[in-house]
Amino acid sequence: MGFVVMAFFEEVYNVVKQIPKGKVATYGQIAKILGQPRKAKIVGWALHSNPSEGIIPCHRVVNRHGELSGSFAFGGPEVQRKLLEEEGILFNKDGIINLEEYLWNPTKMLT
DNA sequence: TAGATGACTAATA
DNA sequence: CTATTAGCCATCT
Repeated sequence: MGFVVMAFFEEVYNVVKQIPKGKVATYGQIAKILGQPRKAKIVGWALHSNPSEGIIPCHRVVNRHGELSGSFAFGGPEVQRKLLEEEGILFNKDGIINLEEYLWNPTKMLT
């Protein structure tokens, strides 16, 4: 594990923690914010490897379809869905989030 | 060291 | 709409 990678992971956590309630973000979006849109997959791994137990709202991170990735590693899909619904995010009959409504518009914040 | 894997995305059929 | 291919890159075996 390189320190650089750890830094990237921390950046991911930092961004994810800033996702406002009632909004969601995508892996590619987070990667893009970090200036490395090619690492969308690595973003997923950051959450998979180090969920920081409750500190990071990983349930607000979904794939580009606005859908839960299907294999996430905390609680279970029902838990994630419930958490999102509790934040005001609703799913369609396919279990997909309407990104037009709930996608987080990242307000350029301090670095 | 090399090959397979994956909480991704995009393009193509 | 789904299925397949490919690019991507850190991690695992």
